[in-house]
Formats: sequence, structure tokens, C-alpha cells
Amino acid sequence: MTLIEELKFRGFLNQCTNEETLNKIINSNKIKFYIGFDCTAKSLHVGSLIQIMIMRLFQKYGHTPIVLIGKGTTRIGDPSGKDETRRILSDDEIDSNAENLRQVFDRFLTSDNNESKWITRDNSEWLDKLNYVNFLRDYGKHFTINKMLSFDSVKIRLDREQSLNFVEFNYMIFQAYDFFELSNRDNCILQIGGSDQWGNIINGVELIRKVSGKETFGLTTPLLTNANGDKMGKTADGAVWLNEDMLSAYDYWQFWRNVDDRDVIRFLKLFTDLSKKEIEAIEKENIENVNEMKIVLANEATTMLHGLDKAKKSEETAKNIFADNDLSTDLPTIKLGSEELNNDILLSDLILRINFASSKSSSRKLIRGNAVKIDKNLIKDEFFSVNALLRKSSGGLVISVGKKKYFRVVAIE
RNA sequence: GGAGGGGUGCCCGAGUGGUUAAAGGGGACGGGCUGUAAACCCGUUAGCUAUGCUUACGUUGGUUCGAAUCCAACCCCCUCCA
Repeated sequence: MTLIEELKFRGFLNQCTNEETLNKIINSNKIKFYIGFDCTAKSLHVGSLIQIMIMRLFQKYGHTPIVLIGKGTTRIGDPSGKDETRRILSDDEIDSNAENLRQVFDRFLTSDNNESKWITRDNSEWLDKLNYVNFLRDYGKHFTINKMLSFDSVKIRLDREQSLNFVEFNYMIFQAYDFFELSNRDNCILQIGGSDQWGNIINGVELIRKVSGKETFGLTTPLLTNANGDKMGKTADGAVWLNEDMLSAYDYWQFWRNVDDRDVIRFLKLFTDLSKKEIEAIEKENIENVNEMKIVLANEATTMLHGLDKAKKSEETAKNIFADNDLSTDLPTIKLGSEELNNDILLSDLILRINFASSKSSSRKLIRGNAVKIDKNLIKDEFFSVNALLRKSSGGLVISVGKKKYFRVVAIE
């Protein structure tokens, strides 16, 4: 299978400039390609995973990924896919976000092979130094307003009567310029991005052709949505983060375990290293039992990010809770000292403390709504205090909120 | 700069003096059904030391017994004109 064939099989390919030529080049040469990531959050989330996985695939075929950390462009704010102007982040925030992002790539990309070892660039390196007048003269002339206005990222804002300020309007020019810089510095010949980046990407391809006369390529991945058509990666508590301190390995595992039936095969192709053969075998074997496939998916995806141990442990925990109804398993735990236990400990406070409710009112509403159980017994009293039960128990209490959230409370000496 | 329109809860959106913590929809969460899925049905959806109190309809003041609703100033957005 060639790289392009594999991309197609797995569902990574949305659009590509001149697929035929690119195909020839990547089959006979090792290339450098890049994907840009802005530092708008402390961590990447599942929404970016498709980009990370496609880098991984290219790397498997011997190509070199350039992770472009967009410290410079983050200070501008990409209007693509955004309803409104982003909050402007401080430089400190941007720096610390950038640091966090790098760690994630280390998990997914390899540095072993010298040839295709992944590298990072930071576009503030060149964007910060730009001189406005010179830049306009040398590069601004290659962009027509007529065309810029026709880009979706701009058009949508205008159509919806939402403001788009001049800084944001310039974003696409900077992104195009990034590609130009990388093409010069690193001989990077391909930019990959989500489908919403198509316009920005071809701007870069065109700029390079106009200025250097070189042919470069652009490729986009489909916008990742689940079977319901929702943008992926958002859950109740927010995004499905990749950094473990923002989302535990167990919760990450649960995210994959809970995907829609219709998404399983598609996600196995996109988010695991399983080969075509393996995926087809799994599909055949489990045609009647999607849940087995979901477990494979959860294990594979979690292993890739957090390691085999944590994946297995998550599976174990899930099995205990959901299949065996055995609550003696590993759970997030609140430890109460004897001093604290001198006072009444309200159930509603504990739920708040473990972050299963966002306020005490909502925590009480959950209790009123029959959502909370202690050791599998429904508690309906929103003023329930756990002291008496806790004194009687030996191993502490297991409290569940809804069907999927569990935690333990223990008394310590 | 001129004329007009607009800013409501997580989002969309109704409301033009009192029973409005604000209709309706979406989303989310919880319950039921199930398979930790989907669909469907029901409930919840500002906070708190809670039969009450506090905060909330762009911001700040004002009128009024009472304001999201009326008035003034300011900020922001949109359309047309210059």
C-alpha cells in the first residue's frame, strides 16, 4: 500500500492540490511537511488528534514532520471556524501553552529514526521580525482583497454580520508566509491541515509559486465529526484533552469506549495503528458485538497516549464497575481526616469536591434527581451527611453520580 | 461624520412597566428503556449558610411603590450614506 492509498483507506484525505504529482514525489522521495498548531490552550484535544495521526502515518513512510508551533500567529488569532474574535492571550500564556503542546507530540511522534525525526519550528521566529512596509511591498502585492474576501473564514463572518477585525483578516497572509519560510528554510513541500484550513493552505502554495516559482502541495483532512454530526472532542466537562493533568487516562479511555456505534470502525482506522487486515478481522469477528470493538479502540488509543499500563488499568476499572459491578476497584478518592469528621460531612459537598458537580446547588439537584448512590443505595436526601455510614464502613464508601461517575471516600486516622 | 437597526441566560431567540430567575428551541446533565451505543419518553438547567436571600437582560446613572421593558449618557456590533 502506498501512503496515499493508506490515507484514503483510513479516511484522512479530504482535499489535495495535485494529488497525482504529490503521490509520485512521496513514493520516491523522503519529504518534509508541516502542520501548524496555535497555542490557544494549555493542551491539545481530540480535535487535533487527526492531525497528529496523519503526521504519524507520514513518518511511518519515512517523511519528516515539522510541527509548527504558532506562537506568532496565536497573537493574531485565526478566524477560521470561529464565530467571534478570540480573546487575546498574553505572551506568557502563549509561551507556557507552547511548552505543553510539545510534550504531546513526543508521545505520538518518533525521534528514533534520524532521517524522519520530527522537528519543531516556531513562527514567531520570523513573524516577530517582519517589517510592515517591506512585508507589504514584497508579499502583500500577491494577495488580492477580492480573493481574500471570498474565503470561507472571512465570508462566514461577513455573512453572519459578525465583526472581523483587520488583524484577523491578516491571519491567512501570515499562514501563507509561514509556508513560504518553511519552504525556504527546511525545503518543506507540503502543508497539511483540517478542511477549514484549505483556503489558508492554498494561499501559501500560491505565494510560494509566485515568489519562488516552486511547486508545493496542500492536503486537508476531513473535519472530524461524530455520527451525530457534532464536532468531535467536546464533552460535558469540556474538551477531551490530551494532557493527563487535564483529563485522566481513565476518562480518556471512557471517551473512546463511549463513541457512537456508527463511528467505531472509522475511528479504528483513524486513531489506531492497527493494519487494514487487523481492522477487517476485528470487524468480522465482532460484527454482532460492537462493544468489543469499542474496547479495542479505547485500549489502542489510550495506549498510544498514556501507555499500555494505564490503558489496561482503565479497562480493568471499567470492567469492574460496569460488567462485574465490583466497586473495590481504583477510583478517585477523597480522604477525610479525623478533624474534618468532627463536623457533618455533607454528601453534596463531597460531590462538589470531586468535581462531579459545578456548584452546590447543582450537586443538590443531582441528589434530588435520583442520580446519587452510596454503595449502590439511592440517596434522596440532599442534606445527607456521610459521617454515620463512614464510621460503620471498613473500606470507605463508594459514591456514584449518574451511571458513569464514581468516587470513593475514606476516613484516615 | 450622518441616518437607521441591534446588544437578553451555555448558544439561538421571545418578551416593550408588576404573577419574569425571564416563553420556545438547541445543547448539556439526570432518570426510564438498553449495550457504558443510537432513537424515544420524563425531569433538571444562576448562586447561596435556602419555604428565604443575593446576583442577572451591553455599561453607568435616572424616573417609578415596582424596570429586561421608560429616560439620559457612554461602549460595542450591523446596514446604508459621506
